[in-house]
Amino acid sequence: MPIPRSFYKRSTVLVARDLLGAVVRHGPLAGRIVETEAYLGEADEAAHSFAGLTRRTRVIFGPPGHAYVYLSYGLHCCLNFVAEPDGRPGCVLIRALEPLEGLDQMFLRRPRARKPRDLCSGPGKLTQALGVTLEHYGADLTRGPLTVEPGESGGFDIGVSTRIGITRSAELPLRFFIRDNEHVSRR
DNA sequence: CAATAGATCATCT
DNA sequence: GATGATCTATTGC
Repeated sequence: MPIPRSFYKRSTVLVARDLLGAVVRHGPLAGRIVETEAYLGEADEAAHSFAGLTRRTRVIFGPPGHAYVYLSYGLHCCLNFVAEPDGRPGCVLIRALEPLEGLDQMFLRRPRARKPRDLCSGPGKLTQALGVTLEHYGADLTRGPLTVEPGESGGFDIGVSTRIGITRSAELPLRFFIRDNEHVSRR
């Protein structure tokens, strides 16, 4: 059973932290979330939604529990989950997964990968490994084909740091990751 | 191992 | 016409 929409209808920071350990599934492909970043609606200049409501950011202002996918640097898709109640902006960037199921197919999608660690240890890598594209923009995470399932909660320490790869609002501690997990990006 | 350059395009001004 | 919430190969130590 996918995680219910009520899970996402909370503050973006809580959703980002609590997503650690949950499982992202796309058909036979699945991975455990080990690293996330929160992008807030207000007072966060790094968030795409900071620019206001546009065609690209419209889903971020919509109901929670949907996918926000965007193209990064013209090459990579990045996967986010929309949080906060309907009408309020906020989303969580999925930065890294621990591959669980369908490793064979992931290796086929990522020919350069040598080890399992190379498959999903970055926001652009995991979308390529899972086959997530711009077509998943707005997809309902409670229904599929892209879903999020509860994982084994607890049993790990949560680390907090500043976010990676941004210039504005760079000092905010909005990156969450599972401590000592080797699939976290930029180890 | 660290630093750097190049690829490449949807979106917004 | 400018701008990236990135990845990879390559260079140089």
